[in-house]
Amino acid sequence: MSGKRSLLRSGTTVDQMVRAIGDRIVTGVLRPGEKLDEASLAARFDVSRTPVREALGHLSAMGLVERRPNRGAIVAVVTQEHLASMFESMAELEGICARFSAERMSAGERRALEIEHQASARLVRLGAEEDYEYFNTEFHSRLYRGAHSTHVFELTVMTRSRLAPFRRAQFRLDGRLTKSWKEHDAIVSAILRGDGVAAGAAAKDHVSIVSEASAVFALGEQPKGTITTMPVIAS
Amino acid sequence: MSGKRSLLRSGTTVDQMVRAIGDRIVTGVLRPGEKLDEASLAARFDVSRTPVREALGHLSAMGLVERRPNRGAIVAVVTQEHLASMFESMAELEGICARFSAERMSAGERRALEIEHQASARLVRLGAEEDYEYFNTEFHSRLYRGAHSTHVFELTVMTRSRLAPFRRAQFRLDGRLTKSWKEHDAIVSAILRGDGVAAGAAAKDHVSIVSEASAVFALGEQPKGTITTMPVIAS
DNA sequence: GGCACGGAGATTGCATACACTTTCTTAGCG
DNA sequence: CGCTAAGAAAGTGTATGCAATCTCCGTGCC
Repeated sequence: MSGKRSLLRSGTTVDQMVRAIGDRIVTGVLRPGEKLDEASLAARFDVSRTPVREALGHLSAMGLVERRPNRGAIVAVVTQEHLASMFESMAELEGICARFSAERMSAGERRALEIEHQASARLVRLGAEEDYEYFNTEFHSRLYRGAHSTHVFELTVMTRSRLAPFRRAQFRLDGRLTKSWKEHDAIVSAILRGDGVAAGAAAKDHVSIVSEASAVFALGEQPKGTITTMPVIAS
Repeated sequence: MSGKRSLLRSGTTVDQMVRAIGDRIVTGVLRPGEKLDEASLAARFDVSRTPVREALGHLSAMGLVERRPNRGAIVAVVTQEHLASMFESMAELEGICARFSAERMSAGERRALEIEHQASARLVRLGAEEDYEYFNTEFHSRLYRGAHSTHVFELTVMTRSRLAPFRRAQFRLDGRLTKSWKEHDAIVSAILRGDGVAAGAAAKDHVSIVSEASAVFALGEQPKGTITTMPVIAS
């Protein structure tokens, strides 16, 4: 289909493959349990099997695909237990980030956080889910960076990306947007007054709430059933 | 040198490479910043470049090596900040594991933890560092498993393995063995009485103490200087 | 009728070959 | 004498080919 490369962003071929395949998994085009045949993928993207293999290795390390020796790769199948433990971890990690942020953010970082957060209030009033989602992602990223701990940052980002496939829907529900903003507000004010414990607790609760909503929805079971593509969650 | 394969444990060739190269990094044979030339490694282990490349990919994902596009791979250079953040993360993660363990361990797990912990007291009296180290590792692993959270388990094990190269020395110092056991004791008793918060705090402190001792030692700087091979820490 | 065995097809794993990028060297110029 | 630039050498990135393994289906035996 897509003839040449360079439809995708630049970078080495394997990076493009990682993004391409990863996106398809995250967006649900490739569904859990689906077989990932090297030759087919190579043909599909018009490259040889070598970069495909390497990309599958990366994706396997990211936890998006599962590799059985001599038996090929499949899109990672996530059990309900594992999913729950990932959300749980996410809550803990966000709690840590918020706590550290409260203790360590520079004056500039605090100001930026506050300003952006207040600006997003307008989006809530307008009910602009898409735009709010963008701010939401940025908001959480600020917390991760604000923790000033590279390894915590890595763990958190990694976990978030592994959860991405399941952070859909549950959005556009009742007043989720407003609730989300209020929860953010509690985190922000705790950070601004330097109360690490309160910030951590608020962030943990915030994620936990999202988790429950998502988890209930995400998979009644592990059906071949369609996971329809829906907008990403407003955590 | 080593003629055929199968000098190492079985598994695919790339797994052997991952173990072989990883061990050399962890044990300090390959030092931080050292160039990892694919051709040389391939010749050294008598395989082609393909599995070497894949192994380097895995090691890169594990954080043991660093890969620059078109510029080869080097043994990961860890800055003092990054090292500190890893120890910090480790403390948080162990705290989480201990807290969860206190809340979730089965009766059998609690019993086993208690028994093994008491048994290790004998090793402390004898001053058997090597044997105590084994029990110590097992003790911590019990905490990780006892959390009953696969993802927390993964994050913790991953972080521990990345810290492995730096968890040497600081051992055989004064009464570290005794102190370690007492700290373990605080964790165990908190878990046994189901006090998650206390268990978490105790575990966090325990790791933090180790961290400080190790960090001070680990690298005065990032010198080409020898990181002599020494026994692993008694965390 | 069910189960074990065996062979063909398909697919992964590894090796080799080629192309492109980087880097070191060296020659030319200011 | 120093600096720039061109070219060669080294090394990574990708493609292709071959060997080994697994899957699957059909046949024979119990």
